[in-house]
Amino acid sequence: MSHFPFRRVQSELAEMINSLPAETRLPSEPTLAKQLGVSRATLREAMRSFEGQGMIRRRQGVGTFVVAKVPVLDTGLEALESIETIAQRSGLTVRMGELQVQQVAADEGLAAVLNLKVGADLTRVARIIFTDHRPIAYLVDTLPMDILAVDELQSGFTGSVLDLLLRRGDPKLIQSRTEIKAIGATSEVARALQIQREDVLLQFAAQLYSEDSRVVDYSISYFLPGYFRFHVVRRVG
Amino acid sequence: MSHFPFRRVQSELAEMINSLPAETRLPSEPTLAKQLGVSRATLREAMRSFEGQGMIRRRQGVGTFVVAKVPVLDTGLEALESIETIAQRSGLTVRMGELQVQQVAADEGLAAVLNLKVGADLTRVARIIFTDHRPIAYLVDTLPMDILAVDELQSGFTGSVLDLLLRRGDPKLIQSRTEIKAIGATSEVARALQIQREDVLLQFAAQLYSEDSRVVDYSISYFLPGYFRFHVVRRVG
DNA sequence: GGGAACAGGTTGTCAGACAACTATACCACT
DNA sequence: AGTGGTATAGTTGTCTGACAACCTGTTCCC
Repeated sequence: MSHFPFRRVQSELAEMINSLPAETRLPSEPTLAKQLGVSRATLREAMRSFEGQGMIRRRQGVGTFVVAKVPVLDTGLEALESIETIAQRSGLTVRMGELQVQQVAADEGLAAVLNLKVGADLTRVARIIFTDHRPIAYLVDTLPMDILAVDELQSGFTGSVLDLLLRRGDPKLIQSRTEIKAIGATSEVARALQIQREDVLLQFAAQLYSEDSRVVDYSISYFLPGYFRFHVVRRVG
Repeated sequence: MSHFPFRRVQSELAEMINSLPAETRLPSEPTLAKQLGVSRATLREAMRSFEGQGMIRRRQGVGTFVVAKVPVLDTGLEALESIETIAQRSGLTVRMGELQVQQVAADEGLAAVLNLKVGADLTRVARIIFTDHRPIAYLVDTLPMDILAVDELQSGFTGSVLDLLLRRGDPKLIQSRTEIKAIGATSEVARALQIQREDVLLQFAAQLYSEDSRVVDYSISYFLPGYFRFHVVRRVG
């Protein structure tokens, strides 16, 4: 995470905005900038990004007002980022639930997506993402043991397998191929997300590729509707 | 729409960014600001909003780069193509159901996404896509009347609004921005797709942009699970 | 060949000034 | 007393200029 003042201000300001009721008028820009310890120009850059996300409404001569309170993660899908990173950028406070880490043997399905032999040793990492004590996403990563061993997760692991791999830089990641589905929740997922079986979920199933084209992670993410907005730009041929 | 320089620069810059290949390095901020006729500070505010959307990657001392935002998809989401083409690509023989064409007045929601005044005249085109006598997708396009008039659809229309616009070439289409959701079917959609209310559906809500940055079509597509596979390639920043 | 220093160029931030806009207070008129 | 017009204070929107921090490429020295 960058050390620039902008990043700090962006997240502090997002927290402030999210903590205020709709229609609250924020302090003036010069006042806010002083309070947050940055120049007004840097503050304005942060304001622009929140304005673009629909979190605030700004009126010249009047002031800046908090818009809506629906906490939503809004992101394009083109850049590969962890949900935690996206949440932080959006100023949404999320909390990792307790990790469930297991060693499993690859069945046919997992063997196929990870290009391994049936029976190969895998590390399976599952976790829930909460906001306001409410589970909003359930993430399950399954990786070859040589990429990530079970005991590797005991030392200060922060919860995001993708962030860990990106930070580690070995193997170097290049892209993921993500399949998008709408599903009804299975019992495992329903239990994790505290919803009913067959409730509607958006599911991403992603194969994460390293630079030498190896599949290093098979990640299934389940998202509760209303908390995430994902978009893609599609071009005319 | 505001008359502030920021808004103009934001849209001009977005066009520029969208027209460039991935990894292209943009001109320096001072150069760009001069070219676009604004101060560097205003340019930076626009840059911030694009950075937040994942459209650009900025590196201090290096420059600003276009992020690959064209998802290279197996099933046609990379390129803007009609659902009919995508269905064929997926190996499905599909049939168009009967068109439902109406003239409607823009409510606040439609006025907002189409950048029109509330009450503006719109053409609404709804149709179902069948395979093996089974409805598998329900598509609703809503367009400004001057883009597509109701009586324009009587002469040899094939069923796909997008194909019609592409073939016609006026206005010239450039891209769509598509938001992806999992929803439970509303009664209208459930009726069209012959499923239960609240059954799981994948929904794409797309704003279709012409070359001059006008939203020329708002298209909502509902997909029954199991008949389509949509992929997106997400790249490491 | 490798490392250090330097130059040139870029983004990141700051400070200050002024333009454009809005809300409120005050005054004059009916 | 009520209404309309104007002035003032305060706000966001934009511009300008300067400097910090960072990055890349080149040159020089060991």
